[in-house]
Amino acid sequence: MAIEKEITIYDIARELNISAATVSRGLKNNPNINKNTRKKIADMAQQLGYRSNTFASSLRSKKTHTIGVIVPRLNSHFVSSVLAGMESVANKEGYNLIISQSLENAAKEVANAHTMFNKRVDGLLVSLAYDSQNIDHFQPFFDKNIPLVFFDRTYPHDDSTCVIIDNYNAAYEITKHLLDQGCKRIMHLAGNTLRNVYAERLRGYKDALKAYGIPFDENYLFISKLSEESGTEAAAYILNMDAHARPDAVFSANDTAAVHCMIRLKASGINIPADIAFAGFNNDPISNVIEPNLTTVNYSGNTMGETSVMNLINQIKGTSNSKATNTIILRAELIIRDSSLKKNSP
Amino acid sequence: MAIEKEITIYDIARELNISAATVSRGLKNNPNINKNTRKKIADMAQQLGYRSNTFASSLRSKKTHTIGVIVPRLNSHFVSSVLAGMESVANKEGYNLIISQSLENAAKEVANAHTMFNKRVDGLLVSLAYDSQNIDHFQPFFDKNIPLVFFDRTYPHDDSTCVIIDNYNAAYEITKHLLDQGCKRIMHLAGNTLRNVYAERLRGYKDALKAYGIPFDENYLFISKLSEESGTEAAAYILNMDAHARPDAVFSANDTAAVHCMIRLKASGINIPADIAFAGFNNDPISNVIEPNLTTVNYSGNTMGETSVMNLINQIKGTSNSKATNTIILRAELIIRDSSLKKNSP
DNA sequence: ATTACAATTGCAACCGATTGCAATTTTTTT
DNA sequence: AAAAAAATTGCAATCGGTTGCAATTGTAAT
Repeated sequence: MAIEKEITIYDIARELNISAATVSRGLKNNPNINKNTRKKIADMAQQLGYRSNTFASSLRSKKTHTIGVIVPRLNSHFVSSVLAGMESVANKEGYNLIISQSLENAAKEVANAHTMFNKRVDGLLVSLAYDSQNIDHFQPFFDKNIPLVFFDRTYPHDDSTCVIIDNYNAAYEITKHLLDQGCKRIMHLAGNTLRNVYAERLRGYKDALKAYGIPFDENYLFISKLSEESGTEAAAYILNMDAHARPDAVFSANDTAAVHCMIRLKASGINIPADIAFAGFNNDPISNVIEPNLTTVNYSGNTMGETSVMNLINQIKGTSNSKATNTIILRAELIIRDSSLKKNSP
Repeated sequence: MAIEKEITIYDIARELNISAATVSRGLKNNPNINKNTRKKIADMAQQLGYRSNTFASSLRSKKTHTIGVIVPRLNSHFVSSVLAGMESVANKEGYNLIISQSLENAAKEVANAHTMFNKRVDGLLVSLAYDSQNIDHFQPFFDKNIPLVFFDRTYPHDDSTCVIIDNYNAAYEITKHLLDQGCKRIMHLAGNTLRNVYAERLRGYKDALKAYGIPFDENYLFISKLSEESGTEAAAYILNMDAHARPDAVFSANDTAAVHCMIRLKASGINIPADIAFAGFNNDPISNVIEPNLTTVNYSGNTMGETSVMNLINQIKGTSNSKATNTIILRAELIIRDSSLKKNSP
């Protein structure tokens, strides 16, 4: 196995009897360089098997062509769709993704932010951890004018764009749907209201109740981490209530908690949707497996990933700046399935 | 917002009245440098807020501290667990991950391999696409002695380590379990046998049948992509068979196909497990949601990710080489749930 | 006190691409 | 044909660490 030397712009320059500067410019299609020369350079590069050395380039140009991504957890269906969308766009635009997870832990998120800063990413994409109280750890990015885009779990900030769905409206609609099914005692499984997504969903829920003249009742609010266990606990909480006080519907801020709450309730003989109707959020694969299938809100992680990274890259390139687009709201749709259809149920 | 200049080793050197070379060595704890000097350098670096410039370093040392990962798809529960495991170890060891997906498409995998090569990753972690016929596209890595570790969907190759589970044995055991339940006509939903995981699972299935004196029957083999749709199609195939010829058990090479096959069959009035017992593979979250809960094989994506990346990093550092450890087999366990328990079912 | 040897530190040449500015060539204008 | 303007191309410094080898300093042996 021959260890061949790496080809550099100097090799191309020598071969063509021109200067390395011209080759450098030619390779990036600088219009100052004659078209013919550019063609010759490209051909020779191809022929010699040249590959650009990113490090030399980054060293001089101070651009890393690397984007950092901090997500709460990698192993969720939604997050992996987002990443898939990001990856495809970033790749097409010539950027790398460095992905790290906060594991829903504020301290780890701080550490990740530091790491990203030290890796000198050109921009950062962030979805906040469950319990992050503030975004001070991103201050170095703001100070250095490194663009930062929040997606899904965002934080209001003047210097950065947020890519979200209209959580308020989606929650309002889904609650309204339950109300339209005749439900009067709708319970809400909420997440930490520090996070916009959960705060907004809660607000939409409350406002829908209000619109139907139903007072908000603390007893019908169950705040948790929305994990599988939380779902099971919520079920226990419900089963523990006086039978006549039990909710006749549950709107969960995610599908995981909804599904595991359903499983536990079903095991105790509760009929869904006849006794308790259910609605979730996210359209996870499990929502299509649970019986009855779960009514939920669908929104495309893929699109969110693509949009976020495209916006970030535009900011990096200076094509657009965040002052112009402060918030991007993506489409979300209500998917009605059997778990909430009281009227058709036996 | 002050735009401060980046601190370099030259700044540290000037401040301490020593040479940049000493600072460079001191920062990486080179034993040639006096302990006191090292301490002084470290303190000053800390004080000035120095952060090392990876590009200058990579340019000179020709090490990128970057590891490429090519996976079939990001949005699968198993894959995201693997990535989570890889990320935590890589991060701890000071390596970056560049992640890309082949989308189960051989051509895209080739493109990804090229990209990774051009990014000059120090090492590569690969799980093959559904239809990759060969691994010629990784030849440049072998030629340049860039370590390559295959995980899960592997390909036998002298120069690279494989991290897998004992698919043969797991399939053998799960088939045996079905046979022990009294099943005689066990159908197997298989994947592309180009992929070791599916070939091995098929082999385990066949051998278990043989051990019980049951001849292998082509009609009970359904090869597909193991997607949701494949599962539904498999169900249609089964429903289309003469009632008495229908399988009395199905062993699917993944949970997705198993679950969606079950859903379709249940909708047609088939009783599971009484009429047809089911077993899957992977222990996906859906396996715990489907009713009856799905018997399956559990193995830790996290561990597989951690193991793969650790092995790769050792190779990069030269601590170990692949000739020494050619294959690492991780533990897998049979999880028996109601979907396969004929004897206890009504 | 001298010499031998080890422990530290510094010199200076890289690594490969980028870029401001000057120099050269080509094209246009007069 | 000469001058002016525009289009190309090259020079050379620069980005910030890394590293072989030489130089210096410190320590131990004679």
